[in-house]
Amino acid sequence: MVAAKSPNSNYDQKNNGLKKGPWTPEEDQKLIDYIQKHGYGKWRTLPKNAGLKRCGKSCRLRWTNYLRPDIKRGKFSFEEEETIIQLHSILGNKWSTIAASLPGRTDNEIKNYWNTHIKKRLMKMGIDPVTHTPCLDIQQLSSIILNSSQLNNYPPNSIGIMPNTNILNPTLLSLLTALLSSQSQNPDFQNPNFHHNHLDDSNNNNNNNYSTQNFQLLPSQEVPNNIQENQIQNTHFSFQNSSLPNIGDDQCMSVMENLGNEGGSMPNFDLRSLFSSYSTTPSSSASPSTLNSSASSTTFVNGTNTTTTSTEDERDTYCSNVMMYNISNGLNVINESGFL
DNA sequence: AATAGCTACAACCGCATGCAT
DNA sequence: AATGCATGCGGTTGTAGCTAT
Repeated sequence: MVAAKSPNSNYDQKNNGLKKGPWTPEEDQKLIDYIQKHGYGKWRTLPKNAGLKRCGKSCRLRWTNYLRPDIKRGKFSFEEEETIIQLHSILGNKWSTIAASLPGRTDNEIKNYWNTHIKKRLMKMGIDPVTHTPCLDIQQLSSIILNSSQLNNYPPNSIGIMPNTNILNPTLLSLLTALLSSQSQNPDFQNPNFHHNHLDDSNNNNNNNYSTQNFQLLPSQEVPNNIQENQIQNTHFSFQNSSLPNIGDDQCMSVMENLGNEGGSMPNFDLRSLFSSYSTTPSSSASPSTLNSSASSTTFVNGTNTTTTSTEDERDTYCSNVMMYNISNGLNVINESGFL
């Protein structure tokens, strides 16, 4: 609560000496007493009748946002926060509409909580709070790929197939770039239930069957060895999602130039490193810190859900869910021999 | 201990909307 | 249809309290 200033300060001289600024306990009590006796409404005449030197607007705001008896105080629960995030992804800054789904919470309170907590958390996790999609830019993508290349000691300018290794397919590069540019265009992403749906799907997955399932980015600790052995080395990537836009050569070139490859030659690339770089690389490394919140680790696993242990962890699964969606819907990983 | 910087949130402001006249 | 008033809404600001140095 904001402490009141001295009683006689902060009067609005151009508005009949009406007071502005923080409310005193005495003013609060006058307003409460009046409304308990006469009800609220007719805000213009209310302050005069209640003996308050305030404008009606100020009285209404004080009542609806603070003094109303049904106001719910205290920290937002995880469920409330998730509701806010989901509704915001559909409604945008329609705070009053969002507030209608959260009994006891005011639009002002939700708006403040969004701006001071949720928005910052999403940004920290690399999620655009406006579009609710990951906001990797081309430089960050380049950093991931370069980091992967360095981790595997690949020659930075090498091109083509590296036998018995996991090599960046130009299609993959295109796909990753296309993913970034298509995130805001996918209508499914706007579905308020999709996060839960995907969690449910994950729970139903058979973890041992890598052949047909989509791969997902989930919070985890390690990359299972069997993924390396069974899946990644003999993996064919293809566009399975027709909603992905085609991207031009200049965009691929842009990525490769960021890798320091003059003329855009393709570096060798380990897919497993790409994903594990999200999870295991310290924030001081070349991997994008924007995706690595301190409480969230994300790695390349197949179809497993995650168990969270703390509130922060629980909240960070939102980011994970976003990544899960984009990867699983954009990358359809099919077990085939012959990658390139 | 002092203080600069940061965070959280109550309150304000201007505009939009709905309704009565 | 035009006007004015009451109320609602969303963006922004001001400031108390907290934290780091």
